[in-house]
Amino acid sequence: MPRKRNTRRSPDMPTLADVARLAGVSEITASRVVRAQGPIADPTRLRVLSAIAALGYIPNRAAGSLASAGSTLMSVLLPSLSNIVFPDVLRGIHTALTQTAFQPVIGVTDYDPLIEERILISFLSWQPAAVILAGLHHTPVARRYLEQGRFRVAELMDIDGDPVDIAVGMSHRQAGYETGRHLIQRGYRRFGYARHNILTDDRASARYEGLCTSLQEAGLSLIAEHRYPGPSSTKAGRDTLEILLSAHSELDVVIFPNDDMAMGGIFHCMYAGITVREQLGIFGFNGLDIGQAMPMPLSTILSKRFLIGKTAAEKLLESRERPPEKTIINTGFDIIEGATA
Amino acid sequence: MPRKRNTRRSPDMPTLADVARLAGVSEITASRVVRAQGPIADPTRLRVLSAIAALGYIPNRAAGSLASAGSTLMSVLLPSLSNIVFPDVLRGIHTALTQTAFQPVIGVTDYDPLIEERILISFLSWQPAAVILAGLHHTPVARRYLEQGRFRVAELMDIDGDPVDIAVGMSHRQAGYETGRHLIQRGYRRFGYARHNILTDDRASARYEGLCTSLQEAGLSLIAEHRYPGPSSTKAGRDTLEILLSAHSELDVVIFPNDDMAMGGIFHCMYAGITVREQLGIFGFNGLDIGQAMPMPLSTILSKRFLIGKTAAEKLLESRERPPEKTIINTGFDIIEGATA
DNA sequence: CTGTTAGCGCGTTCAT
DNA sequence: ATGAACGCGCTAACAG
Repeated sequence: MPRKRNTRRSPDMPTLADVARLAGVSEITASRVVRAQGPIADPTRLRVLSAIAALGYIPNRAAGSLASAGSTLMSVLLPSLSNIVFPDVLRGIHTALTQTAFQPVIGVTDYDPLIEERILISFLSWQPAAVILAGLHHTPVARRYLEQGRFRVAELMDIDGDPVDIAVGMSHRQAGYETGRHLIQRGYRRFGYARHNILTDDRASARYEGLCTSLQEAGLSLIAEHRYPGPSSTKAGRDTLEILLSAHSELDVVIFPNDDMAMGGIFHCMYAGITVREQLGIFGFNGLDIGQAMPMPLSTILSKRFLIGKTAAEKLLESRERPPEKTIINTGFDIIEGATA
Repeated sequence: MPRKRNTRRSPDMPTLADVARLAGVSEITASRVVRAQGPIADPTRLRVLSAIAALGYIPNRAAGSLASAGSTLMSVLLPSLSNIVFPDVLRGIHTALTQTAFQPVIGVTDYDPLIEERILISFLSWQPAAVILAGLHHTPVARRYLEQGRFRVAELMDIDGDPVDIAVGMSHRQAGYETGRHLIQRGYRRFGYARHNILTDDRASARYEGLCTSLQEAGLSLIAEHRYPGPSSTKAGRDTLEILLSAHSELDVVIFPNDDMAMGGIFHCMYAGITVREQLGIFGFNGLDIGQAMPMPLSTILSKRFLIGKTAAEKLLESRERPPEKTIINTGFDIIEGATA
């Protein structure tokens, strides 16, 4: 006895069979029209298209996915959405995916590799066409899934390491190094460093290490650093600078892990009557618009977040199969001289 | 002759049948264990779980979706990711969905109802359990799909209107109105208004109208307004204030559509040597952290973005079926007195 | 250029 | 507490 139609769906949601019937063609022909694939005679296509319009047909992607063992989803795993960096990356991804059939599915890992692993596995159950992650460090389990899967993989932000498939980003180590060189050249000698408590922000750590290296090479070292006991924020930057200066008034420049915190540093200087650049240099990272809109533009490094996201998504779409050799794309960075250091 | 196994999948991606075979149970029993549904004897469950672990089994959600005519996806359609407001909403949604089986799928509409309609239709092909959108204005076609669909719907940010199912947000009209009342009470009389070119930002328009109403009631009106010929940004705010003041130096307060632009206004004042609050009041909207971390905290209205997203997602999960009557949740707003107006 | 056939992997239904 | 059978809606493969 025929089972009754699944009760959970709308009573008369049309299927491809309905479209085919109305258009007087076979299902597969209708399917080909929907997917714009294969050769279809113009009159046939038009009949199918008008049947689709007449019925208000919406394809069922679950069925399509199942039949074709693939989907048009792109899994995107980001550490955070509070840090504007990642929405920027996401915008880039979105821009590349607009006008394609692909859709991003977002997961947020809170900078935790174990959460990343968990979300990755759950995303893989949708048979994504590609996976985008931040950074090159993943759990061994995650790394294994990434390597064995039949999907493209892009690892974003960082390029200092060995990617699974594609890496798009910049060398944060080098950015930190160049920061040090730049500030030394500008005459600064007594360096302070502000940090936050996101210990798994590998990029921030890499920049820190790069900076230390350049200081060492110049016979210098960090005089002081303070790790704010909370996540990055403008207020964190402001409070951290106050603490640093109260113990080390001799500092002539303080480097922040990002522009948000650096802005906080500037606000502290405004509050405390410290002349920025002359009395104290302030240096950030990211090159956010707001920092550049200040009367004294923030001295910082421009990271190309949008470009990273866009490039990665474009690259992933180039070929459905993972090529034999890995790709590393360096989007580079620019030092913004600014007026604060 | 049996067709060969789909060539696109990994050579030996285990299926539920493999798990069942290894555990010595039927597929449906294994399925019940995977979904933690129905009564299963403890020893049976353990055997299945260890088979899952041994094989590294990952469920195929496309198949599950197809069989059950439903998915664990939640479609989220946001106007923008550049405006920090929406990442904040997204964080709220994410927070509510963590520890549930649901996953958000993000689409970005660029404040364009037609793009919203297009993305909505494409999302519906995944049979989402719920759809989240911004605002109450959609195309007639989109509205029809939303009303007829077998999924929950939440419309966020605004509550001035008639929702399809659930609305979570605040009254922007009232926020604009209260802004006017507040500033009048503080003694301001000569009002200027800065705008941006996102004409379909209905919330900004509603605040503008509310403000005008309160001015009218006090026998006042806007002396000047300027629409910046580009999207909202800090620089847009800075440039807009400069233009406003060059033509209307008599203004004693300028209201901005958001904190980003208001910060730009403050930067212009810093640059031009204008004493904020005494010579010119500056008022924003959103209550971003950065504005509150300034030496003179920005006077603004705190919108509760995170709460809106979280509340909406939680509400959507309460029942899979759309209840007979609509729900409107007012998350309210707070006036932050600040030091700039 | 179009059609026939045969599943994709899972969950619902109903039976035991 | 567990299982058998069927089909969800679509597309790959091959034939014509």
